[in-house]
Amino acid sequence: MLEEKHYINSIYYQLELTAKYCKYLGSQLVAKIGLPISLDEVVTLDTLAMNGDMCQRDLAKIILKDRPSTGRILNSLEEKGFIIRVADTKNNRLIRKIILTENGKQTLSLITSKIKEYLQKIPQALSYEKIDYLKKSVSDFREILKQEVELNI
Amino acid sequence: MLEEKHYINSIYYQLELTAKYCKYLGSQLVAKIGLPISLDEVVTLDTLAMNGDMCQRDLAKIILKDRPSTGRILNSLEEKGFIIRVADTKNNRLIRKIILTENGKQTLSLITSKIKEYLQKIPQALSYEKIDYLKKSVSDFREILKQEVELNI
DNA sequence: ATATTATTGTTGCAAATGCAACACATTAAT
DNA sequence: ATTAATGTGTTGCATTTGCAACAATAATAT
Repeated sequence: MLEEKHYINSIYYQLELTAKYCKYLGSQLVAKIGLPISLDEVVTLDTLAMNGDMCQRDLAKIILKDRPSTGRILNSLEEKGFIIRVADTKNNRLIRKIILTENGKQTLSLITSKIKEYLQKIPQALSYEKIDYLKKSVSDFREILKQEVELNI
Repeated sequence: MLEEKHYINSIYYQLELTAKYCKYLGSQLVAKIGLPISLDEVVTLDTLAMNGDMCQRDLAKIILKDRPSTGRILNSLEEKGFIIRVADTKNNRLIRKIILTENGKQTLSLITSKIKEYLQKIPQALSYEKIDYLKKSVSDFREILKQEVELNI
């Protein structure tokens, strides 16, 4: 366990480093294929599409942004007509429920295929099975971390 | 491959999400054990300890910060006496070579054991072998990404 | 020779981010 | 009944971050 003498060799830092490359790849992707919205906004639409309508704070907890940032992203998406926000209640609390519009769904679908096309050009030095296993391991690992960190969102 | 219809299910986004939790854990760690320097500064010292003395730009490429940010971190570390910067040349270019001081080495060693102690308290729901394999997969994956993204550092 | 390009590091500004404080409503406690 | 605590969302500010431009020097090209 020699490597444990260095924090930078820990799984935590290794994940952070790798995620930075993912972020760079994302910026490069947006720049090259010219999306009409930011990648954060894509993620937001995608999260709504997968999980259904929800309030802002629940969304914030899923995409791991603070409430102000989440609000700003939603403002931008609403201006563009990709979502609407309607007053609703949840446990007797007044919330602003976010709803994907048809336009939003169609745009997301279009963007998703563009992204997919771009990403498929990246050489897969890891096999599909290995990537799949990696995805699952990362996901399992994240579940453990979830229990350790307090979010304050 | 149903999940490939969503960008948020891609390995890229999954890694980003997980890394965010790692970052939260890092902030929590710093807050609780009270380090004398930021985690970015710890990473910088650790990188120097592992790779030996180097110039600022090479360091920036390793820790994945832009040049101004790297410079600022080094200013802070130099003020505290953990590094010194000496004029040197590399390929006939004038560079500022960063050198870890004895004080820096000792402090890093102290911090590292504190961090290790803190991290060991986290329940290892994944076995040591699985973490090790995960670390290797993540590292392999990062190497592929390195070839795809242009860094501009 | 002169101009162009490349490398290293700094400065300064604009954009993004995080966070505390507020507003408002509801539930729980004393 | 009053107070305190919790949940939701917004505003405003301070910090961080990223990025372009600059300075200085050296290699390369024309």
